Amino acid sequence: MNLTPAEENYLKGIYSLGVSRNGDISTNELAALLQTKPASVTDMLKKLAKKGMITYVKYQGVSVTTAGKKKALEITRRRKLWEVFLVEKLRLQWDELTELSDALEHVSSPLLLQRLDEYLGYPKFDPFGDPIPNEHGEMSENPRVAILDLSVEQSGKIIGVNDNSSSFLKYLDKAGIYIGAKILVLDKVDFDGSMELLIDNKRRQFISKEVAANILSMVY
Amino acid sequence: MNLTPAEENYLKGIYSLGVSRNGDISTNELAALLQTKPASVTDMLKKLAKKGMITYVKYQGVSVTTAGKKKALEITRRRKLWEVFLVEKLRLQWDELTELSDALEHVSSPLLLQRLDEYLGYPKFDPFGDPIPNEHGEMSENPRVAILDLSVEQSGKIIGVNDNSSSFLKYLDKAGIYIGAKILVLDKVDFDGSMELLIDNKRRQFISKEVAANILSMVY
DNA sequence: GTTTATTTTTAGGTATGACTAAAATATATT
DNA sequence: AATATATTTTAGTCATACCTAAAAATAAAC
Repeated sequence: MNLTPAEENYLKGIYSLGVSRNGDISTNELAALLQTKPASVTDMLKKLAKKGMITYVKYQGVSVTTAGKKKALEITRRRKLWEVFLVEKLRLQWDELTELSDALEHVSSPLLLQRLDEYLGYPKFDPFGDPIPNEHGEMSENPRVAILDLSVEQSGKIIGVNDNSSSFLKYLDKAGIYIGAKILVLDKVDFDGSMELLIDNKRRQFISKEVAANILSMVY
Repeated sequence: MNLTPAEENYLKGIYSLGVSRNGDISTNELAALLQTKPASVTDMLKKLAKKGMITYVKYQGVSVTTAGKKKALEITRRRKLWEVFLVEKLRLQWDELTELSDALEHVSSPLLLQRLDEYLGYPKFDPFGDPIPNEHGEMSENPRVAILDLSVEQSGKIIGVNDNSSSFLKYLDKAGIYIGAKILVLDKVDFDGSMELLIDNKRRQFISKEVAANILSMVY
């Protein structure tokens, strides 16, 4: 069953709200997430239910079906592969991705997706450190750790962030912290929890406890 | 002035019909080109005229304004850069491009475009051998020659086609003829005008006069 | 220079995806 | 349990972009 770009956006939203949750998703939640009005959400839920992507009972909330989950993972895969392309190949920065990947995630064909995946070297994680579903919707475990939890002398590779607000991402760019950067913990300051990092064996950078808690890394 | 994807498609169509022509473009022509109905064309012409992209007088045909030409060249630039990406980086074939570039040509930001251009090595021609406008809308001269006009022993590089119908492109793929291929004219048969080529110093291939007239090359 | 044929436009309708305002249902409060 | 509040749905609009069928304008034929 084929979905329009708008339908894809709703499905993706429903799925993403559903993963971190047991119960059903409410109309208001979805409206807030998708920056639209509850009435528009209701309209769309009917369409998605008719296409078999979600289970929807009036006034009772909504959840994705097996088919819907599969589709949502496919859309997510498309988006994340394009994001890897934008960052790794075109060297765009984290805060420049959203608008473009919103558009690109709806562009695909099976062949394009396969070739893009191959071209990018079958990446397992997106630029934010989140796992990319493979063709079968399976995802790798992500052994990421907040760098706050690293010890002095430990080194790692930045693979993501917890907070992807524009202001935080801009701060990171300014501080020389980017996806793929190698870091070494030079020091941890006891009284305020701040840390001193060595980035790419070159740049020394102090970061606060709060920042350290929001940057994720793979430990070597 | 910003255009919707549909408006961009119409503008591109009007512009492309206009370049090889002195007079104005007719509604029927545009409808045929865009696979739509004349009534839909009329609707859209009003919108484009209101946005200052075209000069439109009822019943009198249509032509692009200076602003419209600039916009059309920008859209063309986006499309062609994406096409180069699809062919050079993802190794898609000519007949697989149209659908994807129809979608991709509407995806862009100034930064994306600049990075894509840089990443592709500032290409001057698209996979069909047509020139790519630069940021200022300027295009290189294309010194292409039908391989029918090459002499025996002359060699060149395939840079485009005159006929980009799906059936022709599929024939070329089957014959091992693709963009970027090196060719050497081994023989020209007098009585039917057919040619024998050596492709990439490896494959020998006979092609008819008609085919040779529709393949364009750069002469070394 | 009429008449005929073609082209183009208008008028009115459809589907998508959004909206507001009002009604229906569900949840909280007392 | 009855009322008040919050949520969700319906009903009715609007804009985009398409369509068909009919009317208007232009071009061609005689």
